[in-house]
Formats: sequence, structure tokens, C-alpha cells
Amino acid sequence: MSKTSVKSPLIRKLEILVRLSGEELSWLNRLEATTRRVPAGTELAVQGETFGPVVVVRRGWAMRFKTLSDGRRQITNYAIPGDIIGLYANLLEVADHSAVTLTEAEIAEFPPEAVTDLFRHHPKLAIAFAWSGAREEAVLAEKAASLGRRTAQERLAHLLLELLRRLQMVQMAQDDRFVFPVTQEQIADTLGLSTVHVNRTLGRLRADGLIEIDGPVIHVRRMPELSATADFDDLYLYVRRMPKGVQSRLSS
Amino acid sequence: MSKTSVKSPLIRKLEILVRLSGEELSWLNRLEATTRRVPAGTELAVQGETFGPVVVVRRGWAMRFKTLSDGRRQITNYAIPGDIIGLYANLLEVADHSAVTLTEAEIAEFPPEAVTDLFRHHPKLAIAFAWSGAREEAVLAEKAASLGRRTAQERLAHLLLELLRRLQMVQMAQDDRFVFPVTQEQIADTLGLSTVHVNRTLGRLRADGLIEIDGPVIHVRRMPELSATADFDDLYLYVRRMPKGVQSRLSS
DNA sequence: CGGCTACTTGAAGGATTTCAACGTAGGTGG
DNA sequence: CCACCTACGTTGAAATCCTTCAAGTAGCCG
Repeated sequence: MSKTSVKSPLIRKLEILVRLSGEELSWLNRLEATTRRVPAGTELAVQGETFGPVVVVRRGWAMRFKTLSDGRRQITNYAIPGDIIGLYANLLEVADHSAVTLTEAEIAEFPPEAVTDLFRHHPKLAIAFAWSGAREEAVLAEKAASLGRRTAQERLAHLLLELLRRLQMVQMAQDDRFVFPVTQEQIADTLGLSTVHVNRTLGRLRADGLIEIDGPVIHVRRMPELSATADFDDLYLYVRRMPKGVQSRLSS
Repeated sequence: MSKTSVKSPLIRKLEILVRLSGEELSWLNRLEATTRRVPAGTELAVQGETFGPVVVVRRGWAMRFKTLSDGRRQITNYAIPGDIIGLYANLLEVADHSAVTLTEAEIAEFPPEAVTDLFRHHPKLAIAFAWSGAREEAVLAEKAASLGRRTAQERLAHLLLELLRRLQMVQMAQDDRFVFPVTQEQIADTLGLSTVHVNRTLGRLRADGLIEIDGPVIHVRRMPELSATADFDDLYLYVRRMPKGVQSRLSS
């Protein structure tokens, strides 16, 4: 059982956007009340099959990916604590992508009626969830820009910086260091490259002293240079708070 | 001024998902009441500047794109009638991408408070809008799969099939033919290729008899072969209706 | 008719892939 | 406790898809 006295990563994330009332907080806490421990490799969704319940990651990593008919794979995003998988699953009969845990993880599952409940009775929360969805879309758009228009080195640098920033937002990265439980093959499927080339590109970033790798730990040594090579700007991560005007319109 | 007796593309799109009440319809009609004609090349959003009002495309095409600091460009999506640009603009201070009309277009602009209104007073509509956002995300995920894991020919075939399908949904494509007001350079920026290679790939699809091009009109000649080369499956376009259970939960 | 933009085609070059081989670490069973 | 096995990482060399450079054509508009 989880200690609900500590705010969950999801709540921390939503609070970046809006101030939550006591009632809203307790509704969210009820949602996340029943948590479950699952081992690495657990399938949270399978492309082509019906979606299960909505899943919130509380601890650990997962990946979301699409598979082409001949087996080629594209990882579209990584889910870290606070991220939601299949929020609008109810609206779809069949999943258009898969999701699998990369590490041992702790997850909470929403009952199917929670989403309609959310929209009917908690409009402010609904906006916060919609905002979170918009952020996911922005992350995907940035990934499209990487895949379409950035070189291998730029893509890799960009990915590392994005993850570092996102992990910082949920207090999972100190300084310039984070645990990255992903194989080079998975990085390749994220960046649209071959494993071999990921290996070489990683080697080059390391040789240039931009990063350091110690097992699963990535250490960004020269943030400015790395940001420059990646052309990284965290604007699309929606780090900023919601404009005041909207806040007040919502509360009134 | 627009004839509101005919259902707008946006309404038609939302009705694919949910049945709208008379009140909801009239609220939507009020939103789209004031339409505006703009020429091709009109900027609907500019990356790095503050978002303007929410824009709904009623007629014509627009494109959404990201620009890297050195000018490289990635077109992330095309907006066709019924599509919304910057729905969550209020939640952001600065636009993370640009949007420009590709043709002469007719657009409607929402007042900023419309979105909060939507969530507070029209939960069923809010879900429909959220679903529409989820669809956009799915389209982006599919684009990531194309950019990352498909060859030039597969990407191009996939793009054409996606647009055909989407245009059919708003009655803008008869049979296997549609108007595609996009230059080869823009196609290149969509598919992450060079203009030269787009030209050659287009030529090859034509030589193989899969498509025919007459000015801005694309004619898909052999749908099965084209679908096969693209590995196309319209699942991600959310063509299907919402499961019954959710419908009833929403209406009750 | 000049000038612009879009499209087309050839040839050379380059970023990345593929193929192949080897090293290493952790896990399992004899 | 060692042998084996599998997954992951690493490196070299050849092949390829795609880009870049270059030049030329076609259509459109003032």
C-alpha cells in the first residue's frame, strides 16, 4: 500500500499547471489508491487488442511504441512517474500502440468510469488532464522534428536533454545525472537509427566529453555544448505555469 | 457570413464520436458564428510568439510546423476543415509551433474564455474535444513511426493514404481522388526528405501506376498496392464510433 | 518578355545501414 | 563452481539510401 501522505508524481505534475482544491486532491488520491507492483516487461497495452484500464505510472519507467507489420518498431515516448497511459482508452475500442514497463514499476489503475466522472464533476481537473495531453502532443511534435530533421547526434543529444528535464520535474534527477534504464537497441528504435549507429554516436558524445556513462547512469558533463548541438529549448515541455487569467476564470 | 443551417465540418467530426444535443449544437454554432476569409499564407500562429485565439478551419488547408534555429523545418500536420489549431493555447504563453494557411481559407475564431466555458458547462462536448485531441496525438505518433522507421516510398504512400482518408471523413474527397495543395518542398518537410528525393519517389509511384497526378489533384489508382507498400491501417484515425458504454455514461 | 516559383533530372558525395565478428556480464543448470 | 547461454555492447568494412550540388525546363504573372 502506498503512503498517500506524500503527493504522487501525477499530482505534483498537475499542480504545475493548476492549484488543486482539497476535494480535487482527495478525488485524485482515491483514483491512485490501489497501486500494484509489476515486474519489468509487463504489458500495459497491446497494439491491436482492446485497451485495459487507464494506467498511471507511480514509480519506474515504461515505453510506448508502435510496431509495423514486418516487425520494425518505433518507440514514441517514455512514460515516467506521473505519466498516464491510455487516458482516452475508453473512447477507443482497439489500442493503436503498445506499452511495456522497462523496469520494475508501481502503477495505479483507474476504473473505466473515472474519466467520464472527471469531465462531469471536476472541470478544473479535466482541464489539467487535457493540458497534460496537450503536452504529450507537443513532445510528439518535437520528436517528429527530431526524426525528420535532426542528425543522429542532434537526436541523441536532444533525447537525453528532454529526459533529463522531464525527470527533474518529478524530482528523479539530481544535478545533471539520471538513471536511464534503456538499451541501445531501444534508443535506436526511439531515434529511428540502427543500434550500431547509436553506439557510435553515443561513443562520440562521450569522446567529446559532453556526457559520461556509468552503467545505466547518464551524466551530462557540458550542458551548454550539449544543448547547442541538440538545439534544445524546453518550451515544448510546458514547464511554465498557466497564465493568471485562465486560473481565475477556472476558479470563479 | 456562413449558412449555419448546414452542419460545419467540426460538428460533423465531433458527431462521429458523440450524439450532440440541441443545446450543444447551438453552443458550437455560436462559437463558429463569426467566420473570416483569409488568403493563402496567413499566419495563424507563430512559433515563439504568444498564441492568438483558438482557430477552427472551416474551409481550406493549413499546415502546422516547427522550425529549428538554423531554418530546418518539420511540418507536423495538415489542418483541414473541422480541425482546430491551438485549442489549449490559453494554457500556454508561447506557441511551440507555427501554423500557416496553404490556401485561401475560411476560419472561425473562439474567444479565449470559450475553452473554460466548454469544460465547465458542456462536459460531453469537452470529452469530444479531448477525443479530437487524442486523435491528433495518434496521428503524430503514426508520423513518428513513418519518420523513424519507414522508407521514403512507404512514407509518401502513407501520407497520401492518410490524407485521403481524413478528407473522405469531411466529404472532401470523392472516390480515390483529392486536391492536395502542397508543394514538393512542403512534402519533403513533412516526410523528412529532400525535395529532390520526394520528386523521384513521387515519380516512381507514378511510374508504377499506383497514383496519378494532375496538377494539384492526386488520384490513387491502385489502393490495395498503395496500402500494402505503406503498411497503412486507418485504426489510428479513430474512424470508429465511441463504445456504447461510454455514450450512455455520458448521457445519463 | 523577364523574373519568379515549382518541378525535373544527372552525377557525386555522405550519413547511416547492414553484415559480420568479437567481448563482456549476468543467470542458470549440471 | 564452472560451463554454457543469452542479452547487450563494441568495432570494422562494405553497401545503400538519400542528400547535395548543379543545371535545365515549364508555367505563371506583372
